[in-house]
Amino acid sequence: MISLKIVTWNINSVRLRIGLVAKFLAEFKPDILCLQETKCPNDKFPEEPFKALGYGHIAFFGQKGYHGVATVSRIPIDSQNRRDFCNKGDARYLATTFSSEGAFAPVTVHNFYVPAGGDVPDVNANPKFAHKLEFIDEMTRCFSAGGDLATERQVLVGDLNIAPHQNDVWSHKQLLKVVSHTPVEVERLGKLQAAGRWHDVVRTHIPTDTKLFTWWSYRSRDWRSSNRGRRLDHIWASAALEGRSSNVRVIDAVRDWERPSDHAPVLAEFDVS
DNA sequence: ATGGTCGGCAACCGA
Repeated sequence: MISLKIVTWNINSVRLRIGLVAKFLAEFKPDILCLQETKCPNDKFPEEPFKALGYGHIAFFGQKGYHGVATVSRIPIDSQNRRDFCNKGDARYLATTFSSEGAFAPVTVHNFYVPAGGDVPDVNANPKFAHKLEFIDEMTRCFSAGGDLATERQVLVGDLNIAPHQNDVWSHKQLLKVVSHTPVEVERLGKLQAAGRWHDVVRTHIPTDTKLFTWWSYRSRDWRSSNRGRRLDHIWASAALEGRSSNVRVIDAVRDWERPSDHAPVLAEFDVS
């Protein structure tokens, strides 16, 4: 069996938290780490610390100040693909393909940072919310039958900034009008999932009757006791890989490390042999 | 009902 351990983590500045990332890699040893919100221009990406830890294969798509995604790996990156969704000049999507030099059939990992969407869930009053929905719709077109990103063995990870199920938020009722859990967003995400025939690998292993969060706001004194979280970070897989997934978990202990990101890493393992 | 905290980068924007 050849196993691929994949982690997605919104790091909220890769340069500020490079020490946390190093600690995480040493402890959990994923094969592939997908980061979002790197907030790091390409010419300033901290490649050396990753290389020193054995993660010598690095792809990044960043910009100054905001957004940015990166995928770092212990195994070679066969190819990579950046794309400017919604043509706004935002660095929010990076795909990488792996085969370990032919040891297994190619697997493509799509790493997304979907726009948060601002505060008001109204496309007319709030251009950021309109942008978020347009971004999801463009994803849907790309992964539909005949779409240019559809392949057979693929994983989609990232901060999708939507918590679809009732138990993906601390209070379904209180968050129905809060951006990230509104019915219009949940419906759009469902369309993307259906069009791309994606399987929510995390909910395959941790059923929807269980509360599960990956993000807790900085604006609370004690995030764990108040536990007002949301599941914004996701790992999806195509049918070919969903049945080969295991070891799925949210590593929430990391949210308690010193100067943490407000997001916790999400981990899944796939038998790719 | 409201405000609460971060990071980047140099006044606020985005989350």
